[in-house]
Amino acid sequence: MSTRTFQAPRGTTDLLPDDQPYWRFVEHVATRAAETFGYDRIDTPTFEDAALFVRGVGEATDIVEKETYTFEDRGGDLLSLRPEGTAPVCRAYLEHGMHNRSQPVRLHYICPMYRYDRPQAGRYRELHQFGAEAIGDGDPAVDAEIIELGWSLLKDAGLTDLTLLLNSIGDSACRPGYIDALRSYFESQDGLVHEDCLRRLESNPLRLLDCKEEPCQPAIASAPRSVDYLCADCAGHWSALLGWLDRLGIPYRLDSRLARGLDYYTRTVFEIVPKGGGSQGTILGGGRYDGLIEQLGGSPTPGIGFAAGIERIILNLAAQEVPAPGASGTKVLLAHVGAEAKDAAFALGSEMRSRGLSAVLAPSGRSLKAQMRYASSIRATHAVIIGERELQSGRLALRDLSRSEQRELCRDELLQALAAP
RNA sequence: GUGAGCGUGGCCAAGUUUGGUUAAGGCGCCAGGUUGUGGCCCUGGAGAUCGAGGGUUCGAAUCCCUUCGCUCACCCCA
Repeated sequence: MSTRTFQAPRGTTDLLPDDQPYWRFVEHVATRAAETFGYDRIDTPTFEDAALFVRGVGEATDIVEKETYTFEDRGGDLLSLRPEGTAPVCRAYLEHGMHNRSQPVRLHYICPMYRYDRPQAGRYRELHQFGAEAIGDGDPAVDAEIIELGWSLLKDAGLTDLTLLLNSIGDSACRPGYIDALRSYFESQDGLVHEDCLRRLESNPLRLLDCKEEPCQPAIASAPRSVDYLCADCAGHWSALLGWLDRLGIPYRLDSRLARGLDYYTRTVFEIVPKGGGSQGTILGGGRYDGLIEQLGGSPTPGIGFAAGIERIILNLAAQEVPAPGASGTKVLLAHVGAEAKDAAFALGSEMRSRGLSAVLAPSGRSLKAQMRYASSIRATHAVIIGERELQSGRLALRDLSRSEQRELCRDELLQALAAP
């Protein structure tokens, strides 16, 4: 009789015990950075009304068009597993009347996202993002603040050789003019033969700038730049932002091709990429979304935020050979020889745990040597040895495994010694 | 959605071009290395119907077909 076996669904991954140190570390660093900047934590549901993302992210975006996990529940509601974090946070902002709080409202989250696309290096169907959003303040200093938060959290994580890419794509006042200019420019280019690009020329000229095909490069290189078409308000915002960033000492590279694939972005857009580049290079990306809250039924409210891919941060940490922080703390292995000793060890372990000590009973039926090997393999810091001798004398052997020192203590002394590090 | 590469014990993997006795090796696991003690070292052991199905052949991990899975890249994004 053959039984089928199972494996994790495509694009998902198990985070095994050995993977955990990196994850704990990155989560800790990100959370601490957010708190330092005054961004409170928010958690939103894993799934939302499917229409939220259609309205918020944009119907024609790849994310909504072909990457959401959308399903009908038993009651007939159309739901989507959340593909990104900004729209849900804005929904919560509106739903809970956060516009009545003092503005801006600063929030951060760290949670899984779901996108149905073909997995590859640094790309997953279930991915984890840390995100931060500042809603309710259009001041360019907030743009700088949010960029500083993203920048410093990656620094704190230990990443080096990062590049901040920056651009402004204008707002509803000036972007149409720019797009017209872009379109007529590309229409005048004979060198532009790439098929996808011709199609994008109609649907989304902004993203044409992102094309990597060789034949398109000359035309793209000398294409009109959005920053040259900004209206007065956007231009003022843009130059103020650059001023703040200079003030912060954060280096940036202007990238007139940076467009980003979500429809809600206005004005400031940015990405942080590692030195090596790579195809899945972006480890953090975001921008301003001054129209989004209104799009979701609120009154006009500015906002800005970013999301960082935890998997990509860890991928780069590993690539840069940043060591994962090791676990610390006392961990006691209880070794026992004989049935009576096992009894005592079992009870002692329970007592230790109730006092907050990490205690593990050694596997039964093994030689003391094997039990001590086991202690090493589970990275125990201490071993308590109970055998006939100890049962008779009432004094237990406590071995410090890192120092290879051993002493004999009575039960209370032993508990005391372990409790005080 | 498109293209390429790869699937051998828990993990890494030789062998596949030139089909042929019991399918290397390493890590890990378990057990020993004397009398109750770890991390290193030494020895031994367990563990694989070579992704699955079919075909060719006296004989296939090795050749052919099908299928599933994984990876990488395009695209897009974190």
